[in-house]
Amino acid sequence: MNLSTSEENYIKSIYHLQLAADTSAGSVVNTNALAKQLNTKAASVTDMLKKLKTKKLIQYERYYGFKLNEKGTQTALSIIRRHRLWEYFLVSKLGFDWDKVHIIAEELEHVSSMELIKKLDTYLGNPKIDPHGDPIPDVNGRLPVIKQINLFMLPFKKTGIVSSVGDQSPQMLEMLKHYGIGIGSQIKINKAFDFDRSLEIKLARQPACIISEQVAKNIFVYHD
Amino acid sequence: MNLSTSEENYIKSIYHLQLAADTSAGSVVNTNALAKQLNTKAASVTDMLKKLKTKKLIQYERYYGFKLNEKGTQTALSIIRRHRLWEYFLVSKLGFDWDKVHIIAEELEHVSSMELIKKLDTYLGNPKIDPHGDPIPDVNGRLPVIKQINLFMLPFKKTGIVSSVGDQSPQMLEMLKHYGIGIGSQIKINKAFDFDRSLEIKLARQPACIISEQVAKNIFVYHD
DNA sequence: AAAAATTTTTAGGTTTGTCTAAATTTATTT
DNA sequence: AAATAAATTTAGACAAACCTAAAAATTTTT
Repeated sequence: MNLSTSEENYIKSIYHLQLAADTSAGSVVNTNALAKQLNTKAASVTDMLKKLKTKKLIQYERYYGFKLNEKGTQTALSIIRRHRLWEYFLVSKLGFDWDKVHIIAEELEHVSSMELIKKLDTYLGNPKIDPHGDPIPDVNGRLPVIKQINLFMLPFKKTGIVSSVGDQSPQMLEMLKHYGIGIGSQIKINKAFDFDRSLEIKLARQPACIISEQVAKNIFVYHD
Repeated sequence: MNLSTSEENYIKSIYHLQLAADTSAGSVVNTNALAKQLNTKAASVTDMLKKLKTKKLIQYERYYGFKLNEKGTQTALSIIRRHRLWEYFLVSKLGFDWDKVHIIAEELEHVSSMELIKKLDTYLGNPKIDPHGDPIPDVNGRLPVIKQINLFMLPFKKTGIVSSVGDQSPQMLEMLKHYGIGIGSQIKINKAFDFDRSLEIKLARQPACIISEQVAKNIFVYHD
């Protein structure tokens, strides 16, 4: 199946919205949310939904909602695989900062050669996690399971390894960079303040600092 | 200036046609030739020519012909730079055969981040020549001058290094691959047959073989 | 220099993906 | 359960990039 860049972007966004909108429920997505995510208008979304339905990539009942079917999910995972492999390439081989690669990968992900992605994957050493700590789906669309916990769940004075961040907006990434927090950083919680739920944390080779609840909620760590 | 993929393809094709159509003359290109090259119809070409004129990338007089102006030429060179750097990447890093990379590079070349191309160039070691032996324009759009001669000009029994091939059709590349001829191959002429102007050649680590005039005309070599 | 052939352009249409504005359906208040 | 608000869809348009068919300009042939 040959998809346009636009179709691919819709599929990818639906996938991400489904994930965000509670994994357990049947999680049907709504039109406005998708329009907002894609920076477009609700009417345009409706148009595209009809098209994706005829292409048998989504389940869609007008006025009710929609979600990816199996074929759509596999398509999404293959786009996400391409995106994350390119991000990995940009950071590990070209030396980009991890907060600069998303926009470029957004373009590269639509280059559709299977052979290219296969060889790129091999070249990079079949990485499992992208520079933001997100798992890279394998050739068969399977996501590696990564055991991680929210920073709040990390016991005091125990070291965790930052594995991913929830909010990946440029604003968030800028802030993390300022704090010196990146994927792989060693992090400890010194103290939790009840007043505003902020945390005093300690990073390897850095003085202690305090982060807000809002930031902490978005940080996930490996912990044994 | 932000150009669409389609506009970029037109600019690139006009550039190549101008080169092919005798460099010395003022070389004005014609509509049908461009339509053929781009696998489209003459009417579509006319539409685009008007657009490229308003964007001040070409000189265009209806019914007369058209050619790139300075701005258009620089644009073409920057697209070609991206194309050839990606081809170099695909062959040298990902291990593609040199006859498989053109189509993929055709997609990658439209990813427009300056930063990306700058870092890619550095990563590849600022290569001057792509896997087909074509020169890679530098950041400022300057083409490195490469001293090469046609295979027919190579004296008997002197070694030349294959530097580029004229015709780069899949048919030609398939044939060269079969003969074991690639960029960088060491090649010697054993004998020239007057009857059909074919050549008996000898490649390093291979038995001698005979190539037709048509093939030989398209092979260029470095020679000191 | 006419006639014929070729090249190029115009005129009018199609598809894809977008939009605004209005209509419809569903959800929430009162 | 009516009224109001919100979400979603339809209707009708638009721009980009393409198309076919016909008209206009140019070139070649006779």
